[in-house]
Amino acid sequence: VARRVPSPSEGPVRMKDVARRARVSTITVSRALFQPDIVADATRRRVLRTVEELGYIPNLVAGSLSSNRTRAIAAIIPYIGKPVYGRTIQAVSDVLRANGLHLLLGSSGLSLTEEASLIAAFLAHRPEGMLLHGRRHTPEARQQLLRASIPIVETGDLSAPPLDMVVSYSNTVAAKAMTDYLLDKGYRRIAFVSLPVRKNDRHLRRRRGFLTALRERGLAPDPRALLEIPSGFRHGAEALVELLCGTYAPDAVFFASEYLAVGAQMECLRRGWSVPERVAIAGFDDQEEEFAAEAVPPLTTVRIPREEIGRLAGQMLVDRLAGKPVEPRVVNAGFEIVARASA
Amino acid sequence: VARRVPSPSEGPVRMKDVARRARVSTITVSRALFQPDIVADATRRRVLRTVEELGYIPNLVAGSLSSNRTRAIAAIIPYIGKPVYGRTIQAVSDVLRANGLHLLLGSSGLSLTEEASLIAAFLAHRPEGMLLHGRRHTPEARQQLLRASIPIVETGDLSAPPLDMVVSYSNTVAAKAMTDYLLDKGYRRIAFVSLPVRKNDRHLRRRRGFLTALRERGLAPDPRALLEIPSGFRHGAEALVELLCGTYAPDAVFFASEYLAVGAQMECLRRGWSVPERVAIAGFDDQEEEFAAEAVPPLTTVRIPREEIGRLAGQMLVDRLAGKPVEPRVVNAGFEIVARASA
DNA sequence: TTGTACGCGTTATCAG
DNA sequence: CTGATAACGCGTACAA
Repeated sequence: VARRVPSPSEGPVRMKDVARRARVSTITVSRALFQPDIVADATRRRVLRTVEELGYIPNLVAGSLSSNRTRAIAAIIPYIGKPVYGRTIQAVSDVLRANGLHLLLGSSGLSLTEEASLIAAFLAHRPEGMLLHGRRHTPEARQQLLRASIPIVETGDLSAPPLDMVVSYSNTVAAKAMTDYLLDKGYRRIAFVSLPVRKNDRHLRRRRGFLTALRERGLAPDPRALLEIPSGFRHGAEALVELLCGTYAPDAVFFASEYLAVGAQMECLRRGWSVPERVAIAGFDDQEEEFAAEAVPPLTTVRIPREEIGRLAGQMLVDRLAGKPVEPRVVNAGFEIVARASA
Repeated sequence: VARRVPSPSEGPVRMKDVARRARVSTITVSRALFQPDIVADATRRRVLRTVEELGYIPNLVAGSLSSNRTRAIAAIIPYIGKPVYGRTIQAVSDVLRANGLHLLLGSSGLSLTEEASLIAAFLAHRPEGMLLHGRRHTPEARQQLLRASIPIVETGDLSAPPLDMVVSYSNTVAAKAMTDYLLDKGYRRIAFVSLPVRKNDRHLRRRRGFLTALRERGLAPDPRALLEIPSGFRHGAEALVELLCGTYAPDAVFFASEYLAVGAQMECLRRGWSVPERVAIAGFDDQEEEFAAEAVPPLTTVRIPREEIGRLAGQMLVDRLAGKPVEPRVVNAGFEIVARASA
């Protein structure tokens, strides 16, 4: 029983239509498009001309079902609009595109349950690989991911063994390096300002790095030197005032995010506090390429190679899909202490 | 009855496996999952329990082929990592997600041919709707889009009739409004700094708005007052110095992008030039929520409701897919002159 | 070099 | 409320 009454002139063009018009079989059309080498020159030209004439666009849905290859990679990041994640995904997207793969993108808002829900939804599309930000996932999500037996790349931190592959940097090591830098510069009363560490793994690890650096030098961390604040320029500014007007009176403040640091710098400009004389300021991560570099004064910060992380992550997926062995499965993209005028 | 306990080596679970185990047909499994209302309580519970047990994840590729519904929306934006686009796409993503749709995302880098190539590639996935940034597309792309007969939303500018639907703001009107604001404030020697207008339609339209405002007041635009520079804080800073040290000596500078304006402000801080006394500075678009607000001094700028644009665009696609009539097809999301201290 | 037969996993249709 | 059957449009395997 016919489901539809398709008239030849209506609806989307199918491979069958091209085949009929070019007087070949559908498989020849398929080959002319995707394995042109194995089709005779004249045939290929005739088929491709017909494809042009009819404006045929292959149906990847049908092709995927048949070949069991979807050419799709799923990615889930916390926020699409934040440059930290967006820049990484842009690089991933570029690598995938160059390799004929397409990007299915979703955002979790840093919620593990939302991530799990998205993972299930995306797996229904049968992606050939998956990219996740962060190392924490619900048990259900983990199980579904492993069961899918597709290559998976996690990003965000190097601290735990990966589901499959990881490309990232170590928040702890990077924060320790910055603290060492400040200590080497002679600062001794260093405060550390982060987002609430209970809710933010990365900031927790950065704080750990900070504390480790202090301990290694025999410096006891003062509770007054550890602040947890909400996100935003304004809160960075307020935190700085609170610290400088408080009893701890630090000579340097290490902010676990660049936005907070720049907010603090703006406050210094408003109040006429000189940086780094009155207080040195250091940040973490270049959210925008020129953001820290053009601040007044230019901000000393930890640069995380976001684009490089995305490129590596994308390439690892691509290589695995090509059957190449990918070693190591844990890739450290590193970081860089960018010493500028603020500290 | 044979009980099969799935082991990872047995490959993906199919609907058939669930059906066998639950002693129903595949169609009943399908209904239990997607039309639970029309299945008997006991049956539905039994099926869903089996789904859980086997960790079954429906195959949307097969479902799409059969039902001719992919649940996918394709979107192409210039850059994923830039907040202007990222914030819009985040909002789109949220709306789609809430409606069971998935996002296929690509970036064109502002190249029309790359956009056209991506459009063709994405159409192969048979998306149910398409979202494009910008109003210019190659003839081939236009033809393929129209032939696909799917709802299309364009964003970026309101100037031309849309392929299908548009949600945006008017660059010309917004820039004119800001210029009027500056004129009302008493500034008369206003310079306009943009990216190269040949390569950037939006900046071209903003400049038109600027010039229109001047003309309406009988002011003749001075060629020295129109600068075109590359992107980046640094170039905004250099442009400001060039203008103030040149022969035109403006009393106000309107930058066609916020980044340029903030770069100029930073230069003023470095040189000790007071804003707005020495020179007033105005920007265009809040790229980051707090960016302009926390600058020193706070930046007067045009706010474009990026999230709202994304929400509206997503909702228009959703409504059309639901068969609802969407009127009007041209939606003006408007803008807001945010008057702060810099001008 | 090209073609035939079949199956991919699901849903639409219609019968029970 | 449930099921048998036939598509959906293409690629794989094998044949010619």
